[in-house]
Amino acid sequence: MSYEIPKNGREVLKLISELSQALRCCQQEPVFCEDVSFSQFLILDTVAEKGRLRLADLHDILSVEKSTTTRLVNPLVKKGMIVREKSDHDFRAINLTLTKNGKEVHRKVWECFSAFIDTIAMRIPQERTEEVYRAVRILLSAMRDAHAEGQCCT
Amino acid sequence: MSYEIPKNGREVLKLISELSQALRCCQQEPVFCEDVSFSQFLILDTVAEKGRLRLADLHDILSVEKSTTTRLVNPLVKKGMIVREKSDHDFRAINLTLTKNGKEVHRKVWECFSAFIDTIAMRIPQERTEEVYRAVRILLSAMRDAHAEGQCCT
DNA sequence: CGTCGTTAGTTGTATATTACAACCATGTCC
DNA sequence: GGACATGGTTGTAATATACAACTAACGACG
Repeated sequence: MSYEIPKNGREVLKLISELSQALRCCQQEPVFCEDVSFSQFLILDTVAEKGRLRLADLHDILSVEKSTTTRLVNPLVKKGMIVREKSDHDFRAINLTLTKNGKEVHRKVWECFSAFIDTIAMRIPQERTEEVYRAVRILLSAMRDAHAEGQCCT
Repeated sequence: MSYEIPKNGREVLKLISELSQALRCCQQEPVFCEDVSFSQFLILDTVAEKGRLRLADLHDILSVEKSTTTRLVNPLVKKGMIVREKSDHDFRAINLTLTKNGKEVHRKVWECFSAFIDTIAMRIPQERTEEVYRAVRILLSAMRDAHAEGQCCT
């Protein structure tokens, strides 16, 4: 090649590319566990954590367009894991809560997901776990900032 | 919640979820720069790096199904950035090389991508850069191994 | 109390990514 | 030569996702 590719650059490129490959397994496995996809599990878990969640907040949490949120939540409602109820204060807004069934599924998926996490954790030297998480988080926020500055994806 | 969610678990879940959000910007921006998508750039770069690349090798590099490889390469051929030539040794196999135009685009996209990387790099404390990359790589291979063991995406 | 602009959510439409299966051509091994 | 494997392509289908257009409800201001 006659032109200069920053050595560091290709390293980052590879990193990003490998990351997106590694994550593909979670992101787009149609069924992650217990008949829910990974995104759906994410929603389930967020609602479980907060107890009650406005759909509008989910846009930000998942950082997707609002129409996408609707469509991600729909199947969970259909399967009876989540109920949507109109907010008392704002009749446009919708609150999400877990049904009994939803809680049950949430618990089961966690069991299954824990196995995955444990396997990951097992492969990271015990004493470096914290360090690894911290480092990833640094990269993450660097990428987010860069993105916010419009440097990627013009 | 009445059941136990491993504290560490939710941390990893959040990490994975944030990672896939952060990467979405690259992965699925239809046009990354110079009218090529991120995946296409990846292909361009791989071919540029090796000089000549068998399509079959690309399956592994991108870790996608072979039909997907075909379809990812197609637009690059149509746009005259890549040529496919039958291998001399094996008439089934196809080799990819960059055209002059392809090299030119590759260079330009690198310029544009470098800006992104630089912005990222700028946000990581200089002295920790190496450490961060190493840590991400550790997580990465842990995830890959876990996946290979079939712990995720049963 | 209307009107206008804003916000929450849904639906229509379109695109990209991707896998799987079926298929063809070629290679390899016995 | 025939059986099986490998490299590629195409058909089909599912998912993820965005944008635009729309409805309903809210809020503020005259």
